[in-house]
Amino acid sequence: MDTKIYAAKLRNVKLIPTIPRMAVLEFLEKNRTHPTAGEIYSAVKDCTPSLTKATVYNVLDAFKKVKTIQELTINREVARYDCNTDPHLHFFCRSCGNLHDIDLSCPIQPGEILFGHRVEGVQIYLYGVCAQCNNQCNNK
Amino acid sequence: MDTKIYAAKLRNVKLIPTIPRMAVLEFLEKNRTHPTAGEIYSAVKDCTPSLTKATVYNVLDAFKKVKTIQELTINREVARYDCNTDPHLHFFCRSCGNLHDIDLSCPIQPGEILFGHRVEGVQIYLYGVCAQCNNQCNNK
DNA sequence: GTGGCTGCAAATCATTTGCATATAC
DNA sequence: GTATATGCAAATGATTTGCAGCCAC
Repeated sequence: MDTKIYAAKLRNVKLIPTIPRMAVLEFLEKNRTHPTAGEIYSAVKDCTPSLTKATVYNVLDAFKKVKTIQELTINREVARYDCNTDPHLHFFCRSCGNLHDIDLSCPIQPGEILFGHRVEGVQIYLYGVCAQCNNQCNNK
Repeated sequence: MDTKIYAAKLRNVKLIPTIPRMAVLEFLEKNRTHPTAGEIYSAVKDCTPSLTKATVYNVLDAFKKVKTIQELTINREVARYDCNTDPHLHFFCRSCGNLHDIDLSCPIQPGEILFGHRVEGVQIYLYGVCAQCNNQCNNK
């Protein structure tokens, strides 16, 4: 783990660099698959055996607050985390279960006023069968 | 409760009309506030004392399958239910906690193919402070 | 009559909480 | 040295499950 880089990134957002924070940040930056808290925990625990899930949730909460990550609640079973905080769309494939990025910006942006409502955040979730699964078989 | 109307609506979607199904459907059609399963349970239990939450979930699952309702997972704590299944936007106010309809149709529609992905459903969630709360005080 | 639905109690599981210990500054 | 973060165990709470009895057809 390149401690210096991640320590500096954390200091930039006014977070004290700790081992769990650096490890989770590194994992998220290198794994753009929108992992769940459980997946993050399992992966990071290998290099940080004392890690607990509660700490993973603490770290993710801290990252959310400083907008280093965004939380995706595309299905209600489990939250997923994305270190790309530019507004973009997400596609959930019901066949393979993967969550894909869609490189379209959101037609509504934070800061807009819509019917008097002040928009601070936008999530656009698409559901269906992804390109790969469409090709592999004719999933209905 | 106008049993005949709701029984007919349920038969139209090939569901056996039962007391809990008719009661939940009536409640959802008359309360367009996107209630949670718990809110539906509390309200409907008054007229149907033997009702349980498990039955509410069963009924909601049946309605989802025949697309009589849509499930909204705008925050991960609890699902909300909407008997308006036309694609439209939802705005969650962090000040009052209400979930408002936004009368804009979705820019992406079910049936479209987007980067090869076959879109079957779309949810657009907006977060912020709603018009009412903006007026009442300068919530930051 | 029979299959599907309801009602009950217990289980599940992601997430949260309280608190003692450890760590960053 | 002090404030903050971690680690542990237990709690929370929405949702699910298994199953016996009931109802719609």
